[in-house]
Amino acid sequence: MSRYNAKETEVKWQSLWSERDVFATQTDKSKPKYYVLEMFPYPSGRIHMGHVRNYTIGDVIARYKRARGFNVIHPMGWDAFGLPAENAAIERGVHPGKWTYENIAIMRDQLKSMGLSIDWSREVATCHPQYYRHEQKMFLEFLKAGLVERKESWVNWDPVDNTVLANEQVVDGKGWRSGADVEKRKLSQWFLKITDFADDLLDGLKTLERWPEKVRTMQNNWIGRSEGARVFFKIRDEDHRPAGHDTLEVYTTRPDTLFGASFCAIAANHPLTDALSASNPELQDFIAECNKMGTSEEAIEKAEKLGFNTGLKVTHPFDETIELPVYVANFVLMDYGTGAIFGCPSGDQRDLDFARKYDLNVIPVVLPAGEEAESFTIENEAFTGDGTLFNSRFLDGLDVDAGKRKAIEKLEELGQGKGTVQFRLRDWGVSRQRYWGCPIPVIHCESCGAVPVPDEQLPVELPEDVTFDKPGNPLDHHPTWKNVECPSCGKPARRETDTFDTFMESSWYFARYCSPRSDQPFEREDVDYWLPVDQYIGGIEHAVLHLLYARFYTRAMKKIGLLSVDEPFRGLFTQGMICHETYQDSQGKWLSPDQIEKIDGQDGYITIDGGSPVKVGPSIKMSKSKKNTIDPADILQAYGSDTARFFMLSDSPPDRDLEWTESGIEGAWRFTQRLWRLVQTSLEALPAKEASAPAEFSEAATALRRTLHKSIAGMTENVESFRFNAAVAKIYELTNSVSQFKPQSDADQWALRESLEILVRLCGPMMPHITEELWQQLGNTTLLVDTSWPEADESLLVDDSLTLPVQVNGKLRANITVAANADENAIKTAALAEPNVQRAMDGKDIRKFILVKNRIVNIVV
RNA sequence: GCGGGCGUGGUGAAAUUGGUAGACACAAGGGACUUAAAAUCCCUCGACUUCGGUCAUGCCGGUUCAAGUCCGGCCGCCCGCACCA
Repeated sequence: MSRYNAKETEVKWQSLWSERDVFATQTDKSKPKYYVLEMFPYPSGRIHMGHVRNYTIGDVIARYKRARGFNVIHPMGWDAFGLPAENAAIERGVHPGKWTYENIAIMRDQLKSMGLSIDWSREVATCHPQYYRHEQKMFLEFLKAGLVERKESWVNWDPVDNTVLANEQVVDGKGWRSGADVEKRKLSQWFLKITDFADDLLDGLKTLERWPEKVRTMQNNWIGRSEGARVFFKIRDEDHRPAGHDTLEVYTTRPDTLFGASFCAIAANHPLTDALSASNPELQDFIAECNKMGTSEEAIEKAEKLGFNTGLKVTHPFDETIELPVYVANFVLMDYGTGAIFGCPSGDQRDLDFARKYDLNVIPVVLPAGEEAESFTIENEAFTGDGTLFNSRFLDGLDVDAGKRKAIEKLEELGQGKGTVQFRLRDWGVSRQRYWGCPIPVIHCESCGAVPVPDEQLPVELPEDVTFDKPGNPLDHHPTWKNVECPSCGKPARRETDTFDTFMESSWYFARYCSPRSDQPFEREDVDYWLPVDQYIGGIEHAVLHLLYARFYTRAMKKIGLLSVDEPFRGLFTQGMICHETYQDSQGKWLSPDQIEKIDGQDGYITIDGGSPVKVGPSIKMSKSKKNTIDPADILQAYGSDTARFFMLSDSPPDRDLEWTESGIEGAWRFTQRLWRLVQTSLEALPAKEASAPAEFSEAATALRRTLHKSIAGMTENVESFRFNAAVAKIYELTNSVSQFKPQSDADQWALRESLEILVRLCGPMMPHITEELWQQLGNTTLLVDTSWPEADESLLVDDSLTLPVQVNGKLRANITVAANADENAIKTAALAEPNVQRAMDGKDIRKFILVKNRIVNIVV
C-alpha cells in the first residue's frame, strides 16, 4: 500500500477544479446565496500563518455552505496600496507598482496551493486604475451629496511616515504603523463626514446580532455618544476681551451642577487662547508647554494639571452677579465638545484638584442620600454619584436626572444654552501625503478654489516616473504632473497631490467583487443579490478601523443611490492569532525555530550553529521582530495543504489564539495518513457503489451506523457554530470507530462503505484534496465538491437501550442499562437492584426519585 | 477610571436547556512488531486512597435532588477605550 502523496494529489485536484471552473459563481436569483469573505490581504511578499488560518476558516464555511446547496460567492483580491511598497522603493529602488504586482503573483500562487474554493475570476487589486477610478468617481459623488468637506484643522502627523493619520490610526499616541510619537499639525485636509451617520452607525450595531459582542462594544465606545448641553457664558471686560469673543461656549454632561461652577477652562489651542496669546508672551510660553506634552497614556498619567489664569471673567448663565475666572488648562481638549468646560469642583475629581491648586471655591450641589445639607462638606474627594440637588435655587430637591432636564429647560428659556448630543467620533480625514495611493481627483485653482476633476478626465492616474530620493510626497516633487489647467476657468492650476487613506479602498471592495469587471463601481442587480456579506472573517485589529469605515462607506454609497443595504457584513467572526515559543541566545538575541535543535534525550534546546544554550521564552504572537515565525510555504511543502488546514482547525477554538507546535502539525499529518490507510485497507472487500441497503444489520454494524449518524448531526452543529476544534474531535472519534470495525458479512461491508463515504464527505471542507481523491477511489464519478453535505438518519440518532447513571443524593453510584422505552418503574427497579445503590442508601427510605429522561437518575434518601 | 472577555489535568481543550467533569488530541510512561530505527498497533495516564471510597473546574458563600454551567462577594489574568468635561 502506498503512502499518501500529498503534493501530487493536491496539484492534481487543484488543476482539475480550475479546468472545470467549479468555483465560478453567477448572480442567480433562483438560488439562495451565501457570501463568504475573508479580509483581503496586503501583498507584503509572502503569506503568513495568520493568512493560512483566516483563509482556512473561510474556506471551510464556503465549502460547507456550498454542500448545503447555497450559491456561494467566495472571492479574493489585494489591498494593494500602502506604505510598505513605498518603503521598498526607497530602500531598494524598485517601483512600488512593480514591487506590489510581483508580490501579488507570489502570494496568489501560495493561496492557490492551499486549494481554496475561490472564484479567481473576481480577483481585484485596489492599486489598479480599473479599481480606483470608481473610488474617485464615488468621492466626487459624495462631494456633491455633501458628504465631503475640506477644512483646516489640527491633525495627527506621523513624523516617520511623513503623513497625516486618522484618529483611528493613532494608538496610544503613536502611529499605528510606524510607532512614532504623533505630532499635532494644522493642515487643510479632505474629510468624509462619518459624523453625519453617528447615530445611525450606533443604532445599526444593535442589528448586528452575528457580530462579536466585543467588537460592537468597541465601536459603541469609539462613537461615544453622550447627552448634555452647550452653555453660553458671556465674557466680561469688554475692553480686554479679544474682538469677536463675547461668548464662551462650553459643553457639559452635568448641567444640573451649574450652581457648583467656580471656573471655566479652555484648551491651549482654543481660538480664544489664540487671540489672547497674541499680546501675552507668558501665555505663549504656557501654550508651548502644553503642546510639548505627549498624548500617550503614560505622558497623560504623569502630567500635572496646569492652568493659566487669563484674567478674563465670564458671567454665570443663571445669575449675572456671579462671575467666574477663565483659565487655559492643559487637560482640556480642543477635539472634544467645544474645547471649553466649566469646572464644578464638588462633582468632579479633576476639577476639585484644580480648584485646590488654584484656590477656587468648592460648592457642593449634590447631596448623597443620608447626608444632612448643613453638615455635608467636600474635602479631597468629589462626589460624583446620584443624590438630591441643593444650593441650587430652582433645582433644589430634584435628583440628578430631573435636575439635568430642568437646567436644560431653563438654559433654553433664557437663551443661555441648548440641550445637545455629543459624539466622540470625529470626521474621517482621508488625505495622505504619500505616492502609493489613490489620487484625490481635485484641482486647486487660485480663483475657483477646489474644483472636481471633470468626468472625462477620470481616472486621475498615478504617474509612473517618480523618484523617492528626497523626503516628502513624490507626487509633490514630480516636475509636471501637478501642473494642470483649471477645468473651470482654464487658468494654470495645481493638481491635488495628496492621495486617499488606504482604508478607502477596503471600504467597498466587497461590493466590487459582485461585479468586478463592470465599468460602474458595481451593477445594481449584482449587489442587490449578493450583499450583504453573510460571513466576514478577519482579525480583531480592525474592530474600529476598517469595520467602522466600511459601515460608514456603505451608508454613503446608499445615500448616493448605488445600493440599498445599510450594513455590509451581516455576520462577523474574529479569529485568534497564531503564537509560537520564543528563543534567545545567551546575549539575548532572538533566535528563529530553525536556528535551534533539541538536546538529545533532554528537554531544552541548543543552537545548531555552535551548540550554545538557548533560553526558551513564552509563546507569543508570531512576529518577525521576535523571530518566532514559521513560514507557511515550508509547511505546505512538507505536509501539504490538507494537513496544514486540518491543524489550523484542530487544536483551539478559532476565536482563540492558536499555539503552533511541531508536534501539533505532526499529529495532523498522522491523521491524514491514517485516513488514507483506512480507505486503502477497506477498498478491496467493499460492495459495489450501487449495492442496495441490506434489510438487517449486525449489532456491531448498527452500533457503527449509530456513531456515524450521530457524528453527522454533531459535526453539522459544530461547523454551523464555528466550533471547528470540536468538529475535528468528532472526526477523530468517527475514524476510531470505523478503524475498529471488523466487517463479518456483506451487510457489514455495506455499512463500512456507508461510513467511509460519509467520513470522507464530512472531512471534505477541511481537507478538500485527499477527500476528493478518496471519493474517487470509492467509486464515485462525480466530484466531492459537487456532492451535498450528508444528512443524519433520525432513526439512528436514538438508541434501543441506554446507559443511565444512577446517583444517590447527587453522587454517582452505578450505571444501569435499560431499554430506551423503559418506563419509570422499570428504571426504578433496575436502579434499586444495584448493590452499590443499596449500600449508598444505607437502608433509608426514598424521599424523592428523580428521573431525567435519557440523562440521569437521582435517588434522594 | 469605564467597558468587554477569561480562569477546567503535564499541555491544547470538550462538556446541549443545570444532569456521569476531563470527550478528542498533544506530551509522557510501558508493551508488541523489527537485526535496529522509523512507521504502525495495544495498554496506562487529575490527586489521594485503608481499594470501600474521598477530594477535584481560581477563592468564599448561596439557590437546587443535582452547579464548570445560575446568583452574590472576592482574587488573578488578557483585551479595548480613556485628561471625553
